[in-house]
Amino acid sequence: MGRQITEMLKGTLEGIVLAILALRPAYGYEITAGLRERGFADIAEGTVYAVLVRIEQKGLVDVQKVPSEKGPPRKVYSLNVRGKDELEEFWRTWGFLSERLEHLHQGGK
Amino acid sequence: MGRQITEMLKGTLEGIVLAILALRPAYGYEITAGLRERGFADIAEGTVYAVLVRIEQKGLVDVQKVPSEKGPPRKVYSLNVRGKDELEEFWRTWGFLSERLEHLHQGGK
DNA sequence: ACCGGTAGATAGTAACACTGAATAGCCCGG
DNA sequence: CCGGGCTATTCAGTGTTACTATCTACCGGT
Repeated sequence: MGRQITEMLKGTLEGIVLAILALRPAYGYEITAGLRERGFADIAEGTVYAVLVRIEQKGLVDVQKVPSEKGPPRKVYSLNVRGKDELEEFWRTWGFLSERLEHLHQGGK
Repeated sequence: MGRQITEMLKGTLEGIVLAILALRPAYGYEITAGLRERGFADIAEGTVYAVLVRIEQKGLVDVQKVPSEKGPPRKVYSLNVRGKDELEEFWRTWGFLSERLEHLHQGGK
């Protein structure tokens, strides 16, 4: 899309993935598809997997390997308690930033 | 504040500074003060100067050195045409992301 | 002579998303 | 039976960004 959205996604993409996982557990390929459905059309697959590795290492998700009918086994990620806390914190931080930017957009001071 | 807001500011801080400059020309120290007034209490001065160097190199601002009554000379930045275009693009990108996140926050799919 | 407020610059670090490619399993058509 | 296409994951290398910490510089007051 452009370098602006790329930079904006830093700090939000992880939250977006957590929010998707909050709806229901999912595996990487599925999450990528979900992102495309939700308008994030050009987020590379590799990027999503990198996020998943990160949130797993942070202990925000539980992981379960599930055999697939078609293709290699899936790694199904589900949000755990720490992940839910992190997601709440994400929404708070987003709200903070969003509110201040809204002010700036409408007339500044 | 926390690492979350730090990461979210990547990609938005530059836009925020451009938005402040759109209100009226300003110099670094003044911009930092403006950020604090607007709730961005813990953005380091060094960070702001780095942004200013960047937007100057990108050619988004015009710069004028003005002697100060108190202290070393000020570098006054004013948004030029390219800067205004960039700012508009920033608001578009922000709107895009903001809208999608709003959807996710309210019920997801 | 010193300190606090004003004003700007910079080197080094860590986090993050992207690119591009590799690997691997499975199914179907020719 | 074999090669292309879909599913699914992984990884090395790159560039951008904000933060920390520190340094320089000018001025006024004590």
